[in-house]
Amino acid sequence: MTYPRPLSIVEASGGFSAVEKSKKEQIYEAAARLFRDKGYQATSMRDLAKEVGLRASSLYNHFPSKSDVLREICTNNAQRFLEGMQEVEVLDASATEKLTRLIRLHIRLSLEDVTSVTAFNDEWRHLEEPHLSAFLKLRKDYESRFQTIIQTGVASGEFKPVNPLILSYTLFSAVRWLYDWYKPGKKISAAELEQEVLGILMEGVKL
Amino acid sequence: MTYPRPLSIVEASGGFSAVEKSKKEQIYEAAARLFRDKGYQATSMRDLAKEVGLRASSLYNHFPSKSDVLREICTNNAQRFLEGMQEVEVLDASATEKLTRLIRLHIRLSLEDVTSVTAFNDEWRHLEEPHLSAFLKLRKDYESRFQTIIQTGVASGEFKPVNPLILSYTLFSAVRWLYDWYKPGKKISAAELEQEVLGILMEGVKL
DNA sequence: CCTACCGATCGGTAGG
DNA sequence: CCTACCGATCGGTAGG
Repeated sequence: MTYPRPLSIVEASGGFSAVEKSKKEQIYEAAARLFRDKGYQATSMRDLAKEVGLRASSLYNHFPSKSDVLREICTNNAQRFLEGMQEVEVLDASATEKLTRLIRLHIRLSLEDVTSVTAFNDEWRHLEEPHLSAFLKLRKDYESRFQTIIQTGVASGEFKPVNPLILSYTLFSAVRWLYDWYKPGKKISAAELEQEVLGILMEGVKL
Repeated sequence: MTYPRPLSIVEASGGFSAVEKSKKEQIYEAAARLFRDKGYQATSMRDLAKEVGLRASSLYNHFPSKSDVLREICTNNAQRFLEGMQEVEVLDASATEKLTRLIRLHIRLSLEDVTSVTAFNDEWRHLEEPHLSAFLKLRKDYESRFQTIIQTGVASGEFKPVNPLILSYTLFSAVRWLYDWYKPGKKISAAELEQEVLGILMEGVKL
């Protein structure tokens, strides 16, 4: 018997209704969870297989290799951020408005898919070449575009004369705790969270 | 022949002048570097041994196990942060002054020992019990004391009515990019960096 | 501090 | 999708 080639998540979910998840999607989600909790290297294909009720060897009908699972997680999330950036860039809006939307984007994407954003953020260094270089290029592109928006705001006098590079990294990091923390007894709503974080970063702490 | 029991870094460096480093210190520093670059799991004892010009088995004359190397890195850094906290707490100063000093502490400790702070921040989850629980207890203690200072500032009207938990995590994270970035062509001085980051967090971005 | 070695586990393949 | 299996590598020990 022959088995079909692995499909991408997008292809695979195309033929199903929203409620049922393909085996490939189940593997993808279990992998994101395990990579977040234990790290990529500490997650074995046997761990992953057990999580979805298969034997390790059967995983290879869905993904060509372990590193390809990671690659798909990283690429998908890079795309999500880049699409959000694109939507913000085309707006006819002030730099303040754009930066606000970008911070909201980071918060929203993080809360929407906590596990996969964490894996994307922390485990990309285990990508193999040439995928590592391709990923870093996407990231660099995103960072540059982010910094351009900051620069515009500084030039127009909307922002303080900050170093765009430092500000961008500070903002990226400032929402990175969300996926470590925002999972169990979340006593606070996404909207409140956005309001708090935006307030801190845009207006500062001091009264 | 017998070999002496492993000494802690503090003991080991006591008998030497400042310039020469004990083998144990060399192993410790190489481990911090490898853990940061490749991660704990991806670093083998053979990698580590090669880095200091030994065979893997010889490492066990200095550390009882691989996980003990990580434990020492994590514990040492937790101590550094807790000592800094202690110094800030005993000050007769405003909450603004204390929070400023804490942010400076994070920046200074990060720049002082970039690799070991990174390993401490990113690899602690690979600690084995009971050391994992002990570490998390230290961290929880630090976080609580940090949040208490914020709460005091909110109560006294120095700070905006922020959620202390959210603010503390935002501040912790906001300086976490330093060790990923601040190593090679650092075109900016530590003092400038402090000024920029403090400005962003205390006064906000908007002019 | 080394050589030699151990059992366990890894990612992945063959073959059906 | 499974069983069976491979070579490589792992953390760690024995013994000197």
